[in-house]
Amino acid sequence: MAVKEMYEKYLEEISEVSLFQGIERVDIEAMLNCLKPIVGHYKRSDYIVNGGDKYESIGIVLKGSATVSKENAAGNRSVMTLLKQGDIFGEIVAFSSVMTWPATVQAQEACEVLFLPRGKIIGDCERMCSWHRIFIQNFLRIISERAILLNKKVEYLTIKSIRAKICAYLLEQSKKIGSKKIVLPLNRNELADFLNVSRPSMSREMGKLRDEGVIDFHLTAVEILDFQALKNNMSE
Amino acid sequence: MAVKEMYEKYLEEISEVSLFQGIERVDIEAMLNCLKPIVGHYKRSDYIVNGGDKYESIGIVLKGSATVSKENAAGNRSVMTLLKQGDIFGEIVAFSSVMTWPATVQAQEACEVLFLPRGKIIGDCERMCSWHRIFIQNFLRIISERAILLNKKVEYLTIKSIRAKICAYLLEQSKKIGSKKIVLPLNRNELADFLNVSRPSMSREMGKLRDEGVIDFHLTAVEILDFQALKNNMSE
DNA sequence: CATATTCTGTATCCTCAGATACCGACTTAG
DNA sequence: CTAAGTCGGTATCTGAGGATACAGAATATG
Repeated sequence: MAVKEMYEKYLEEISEVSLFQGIERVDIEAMLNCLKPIVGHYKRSDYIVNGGDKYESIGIVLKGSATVSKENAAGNRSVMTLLKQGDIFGEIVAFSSVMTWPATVQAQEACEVLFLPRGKIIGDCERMCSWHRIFIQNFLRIISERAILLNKKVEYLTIKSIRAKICAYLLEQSKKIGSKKIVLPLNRNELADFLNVSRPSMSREMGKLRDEGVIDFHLTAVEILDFQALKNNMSE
Repeated sequence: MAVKEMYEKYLEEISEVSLFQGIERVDIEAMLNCLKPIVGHYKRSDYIVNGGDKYESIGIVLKGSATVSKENAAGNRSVMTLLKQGDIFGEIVAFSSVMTWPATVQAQEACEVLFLPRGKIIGDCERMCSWHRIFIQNFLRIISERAILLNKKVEYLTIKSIRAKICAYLLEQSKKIGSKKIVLPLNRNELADFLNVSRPSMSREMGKLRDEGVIDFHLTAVEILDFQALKNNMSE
């Protein structure tokens, strides 16, 4: 069966994708037969989708990596995300009324991409196959978690001063792992980027916090010495 | 039938809620019997849910209005949204792995709130009732659109200079309605708030743009005179 | 119509944070 | 082992934008 073999080739990769989490291998095969996805092959720097093109399917990177970039009204293109194997793209637009791709996806290295047609996902098949419920549940989870992440990002971006951003970030990290001692998951550049400030300015402020005895740190290892001061600083 | 009558009272309000868009009145009744929601009554300034409490249900405001507020680690409470009749809350958390309410909801005036249990929404009933598909589709749409909105917000917040923010905003508005002449949907305070800058600073920058002949404006009426200049300014 | 209140533009002052440059500590490659 | 590259801390300089204040326009209220 040609179609089956077409997917069989990628079954290993597909079963790793978060969208298919909790679905049996046999069911995945059944799903693929039902969803009738298309597999696209791309060479390095090929365009996978173009911003503004008609949106029809959700994409899943089976092999390789790709960049998501967006062009603003002035024509400047900036990279927003790097997609790796197993990553999904276009999942937020799928269920909205948006009809075109909001961004461009370009192969960074040779890529294989699975496209699931937007319409087939909710399922027009009469019977609700058992896997279909899990599939939709996965979808809801993925989109929700994206929204939660964006919400968190908005919170950080809304904070005015660098000092307050750092304090908020450190408190949250510390709370998450439940310890005074934190190992930052980002290096200085990435952290500065995440908080949307310049690296030297951030370092300067961290230095001040250290001088004041609020925190201590060496590279990515940070220790909170004075929680109260940290809390006071994040408000204003 | 007591249960039916309990919902019947609110059927008018419920059928207006976006979550039930496209579902027949009779089907809504069937749904409610299946979902077994709870209706809560609250007096002004009652707490409807408390941040940190166990999350169990999605809330829908049937009557009245309520505020959504969040407390940061320093203990400062700030209002994030105002919920009005027909608005939904807690819909993003419902399908994530988050187990507690991320924010507090408090009645601003006497409120009636419908709670739909988180677990019942995907539906464990064997047959996929016809309305259930639409219901889930509505859910996906609502959450997706929230994510898109947040994404847009992040884009604006990430822009560094006030000038670039204003230019980006004006270009987008103009593009949306397809005209040089825009009537802003926000007053200065709200716009400054949305762009996360101070009002006088924003006014100052708008004044400069006017002096340069890029735009002209009077209160909320803005006209774009030089698109090219606007585009050049939003990049840097 | 008169008064009160909210909204907007503008000026002044001053601080926070960006840009840039440089150095020392590590890492990797040859 | 040397050279080149990356990463983090720090200093200096400068300017963008925040805070504050006030006055005139617009709107609401009696």
